[in-house]
Amino acid sequence: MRITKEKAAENRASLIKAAARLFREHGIDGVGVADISKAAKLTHGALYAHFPSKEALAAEALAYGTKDGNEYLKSLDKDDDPDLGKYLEYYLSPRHRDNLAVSCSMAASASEIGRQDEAVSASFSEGFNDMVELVEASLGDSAVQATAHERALAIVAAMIGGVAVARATAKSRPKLSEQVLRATRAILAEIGGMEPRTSSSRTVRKVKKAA
Amino acid sequence: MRITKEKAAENRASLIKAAARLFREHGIDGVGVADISKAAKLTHGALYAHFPSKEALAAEALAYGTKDGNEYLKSLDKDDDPDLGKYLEYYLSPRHRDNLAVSCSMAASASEIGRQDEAVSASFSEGFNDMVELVEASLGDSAVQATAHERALAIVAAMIGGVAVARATAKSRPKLSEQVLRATRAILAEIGGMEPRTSSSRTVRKVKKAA
DNA sequence: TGTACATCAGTGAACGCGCGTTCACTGATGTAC
DNA sequence: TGTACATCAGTGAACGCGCGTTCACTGATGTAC
Repeated sequence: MRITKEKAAENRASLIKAAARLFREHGIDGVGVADISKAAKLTHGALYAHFPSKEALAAEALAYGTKDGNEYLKSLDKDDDPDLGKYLEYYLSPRHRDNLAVSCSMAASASEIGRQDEAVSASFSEGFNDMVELVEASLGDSAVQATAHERALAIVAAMIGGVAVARATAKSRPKLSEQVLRATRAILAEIGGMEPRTSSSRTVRKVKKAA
Repeated sequence: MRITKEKAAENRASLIKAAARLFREHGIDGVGVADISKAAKLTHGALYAHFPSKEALAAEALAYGTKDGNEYLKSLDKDDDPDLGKYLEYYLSPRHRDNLAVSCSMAASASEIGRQDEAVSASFSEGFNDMVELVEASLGDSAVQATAHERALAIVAAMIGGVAVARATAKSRPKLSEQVLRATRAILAEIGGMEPRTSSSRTVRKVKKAA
């Protein structure tokens, strides 16, 4: 039952999309090839026609999950000015913490990546670099003595850590979880050179474009 | 073949210790009860005499891994003055990144905890709180406008994120991995109110005890 | 445009294997007398 | 102190199940003539 090239490409994309969502929700080890194939409305045999192994699919799913599959990046297309305040507000929000299915793949799987093969690590690194560039382009002046690139690296790692910790504490200590999000948001905004914002004030000073 | 109470308690401790090490190295989903029992020189049946389930053992192993099983905390006993600089230097070092077996359980499993049950989350929260207290007690003055507790929360989450990201990038981009460690170390030291340090200068100004 | 056939995406049964958990049993320990 | 026996930590076979991967097969697509 051969199908058209277009349909085959669609199926391949479906597998990646389903894998990205399921890996974010249940971890890479927590999802089987049967689950992924089923979610993509295919059989596991079809999965192996497109990818040599589950780990190869994981590498592609992670790449997708940090680019096209990134909810925030998608909403950004029309926005011309990178805005760290907006990004932090989204990324370190209870909404982003709780919506694993469409959240940042890096935060969802951070501690698992190091145990996968190099291709998975490479996808993470690429996604991480993209995110650092996005942050670096939106940095303002800061009292912190460090180059924009150094600050951007630390900010992104701290964002990922903040969400990972907020998720880890959510079940047993929901208030602690929100304190972590709030504190991380506030301090990263300061490092980034944003003006400190109160929780009631929703407007953020636009920072000058660095690029 | 009943054994003494003392030996039984030892065996229980062995199971927790073995579980803590193996979970750190391979993730909670990446280790089976057979592996843990074998490492503790017991059979899996004995494991179930001590713990109702693998997840219950995971909760205890995580609690152990953030307290008695924490390499840094152990070396601290004699030290009277909490020193954030020393802590950051250890925690955000390539050595700590690479030695999973004896590293911080929170950084090793951060993104997996949210998928386990509440008992595991509770162990994480407790370990996290302990670490926040340790950091808070060693905070100096800072240009960053936030309370000591807020700064401590953000610093600890960023430490965990820094190590998780450094591990995730290590296989594909070792230089990036070290940059992440260095940048996170430098910026957290500044937030903590330490004097900025060059990489060649190994001595750190002792900060005043907050407690 | 029509025919013949090679291609290959997708199917589904089967592979060996390890998973978490249960349970009947063992036998030295710990206790009651 | 000596005897009788209940306790229970630990053993190891067995449970059903899902895992990642392989492979013979199908049949419409895509291509060569």
